[in-house]
Amino acid sequence: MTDEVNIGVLLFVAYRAMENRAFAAVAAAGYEDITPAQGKLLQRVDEDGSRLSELAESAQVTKQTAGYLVDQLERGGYVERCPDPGDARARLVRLTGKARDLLPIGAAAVSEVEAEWTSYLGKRRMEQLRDTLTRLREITDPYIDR
Amino acid sequence: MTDEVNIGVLLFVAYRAMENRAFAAVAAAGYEDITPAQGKLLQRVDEDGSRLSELAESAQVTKQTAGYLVDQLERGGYVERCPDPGDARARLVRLTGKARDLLPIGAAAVSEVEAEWTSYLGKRRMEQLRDTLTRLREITDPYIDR
DNA sequence: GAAGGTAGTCAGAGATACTGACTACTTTGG
DNA sequence: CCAAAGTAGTCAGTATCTCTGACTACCTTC
Repeated sequence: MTDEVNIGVLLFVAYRAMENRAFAAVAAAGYEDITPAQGKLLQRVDEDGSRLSELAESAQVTKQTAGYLVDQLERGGYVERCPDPGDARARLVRLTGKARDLLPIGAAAVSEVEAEWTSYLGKRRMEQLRDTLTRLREITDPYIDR
Repeated sequence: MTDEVNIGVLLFVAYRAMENRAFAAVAAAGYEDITPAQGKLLQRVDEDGSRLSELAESAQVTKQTAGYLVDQLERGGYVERCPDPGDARARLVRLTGKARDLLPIGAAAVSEVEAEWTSYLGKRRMEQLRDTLTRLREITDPYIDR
């Protein structure tokens, strides 16, 4: 675990910086009741609605955890649960207008941070970084989908 | 927050893969009572002992949280608290023999994962990755120290 | 239409992290 | 030398996130 500068730590530091900026931007825009875990789930809700199990698998949490987070998002008015017309066991989690206002704010913050990184590293290095991480994902991500 | 393949997500996926492997190795070696948060703190304990406040700052948690985690590590026999000879307000958190056995196991797992990544990406790309992340750290890490 | 699988919830628990208030000790400035 | 201010750490209380296990309701298949 210790290794002069463990590459895991380096990955984490950059990741955390990105996440902090995105959440700060969302909070600054007045959406202060969104927590990181809720945000992660919210990003994964499909345009046409998602099932709880899909969200759970995609976010790599249990159905119970996903249900808990969706409860909170529902209370905050970011999603609603509708019956799934095709399967009476399931319910579809759908984005509300409030969520559709919020998501671009986070996305803009991410783009801003990426632009800063590109400016610091240079365009070529930034592209290499993205490319390398994308390749790495092939052997590190059990859920290549989104 | 959404951006085809957000670089934050890519960073996180690789980081999580590394962390999971390290903790799996530690647990497989029989240290099953160590949690990720405890592990993060444990890695930061200095050879000569660390103060709680130092650990808290380094791990970016409050003193209270650090104290709680050190309590658990102490109960598990991984660290001990001794009086600080230089300052009677403080106490030094020191690694025990058990922790000194454990830490190399985690480090070995990290090295193994790095070797796999190098083999998959090629030596040149792996070095570029480390180098780029190290540069990035200069603008993303408020605590460049360890 | 019975058997087994899938979607989701309920109940209970533990880990992680926070804020605020406090004690004990050290350092500093008059 | 001592009062004021600062630092180290703890205690109490709370919120968040996540889990396991057990359950109901519904669907699919033979």
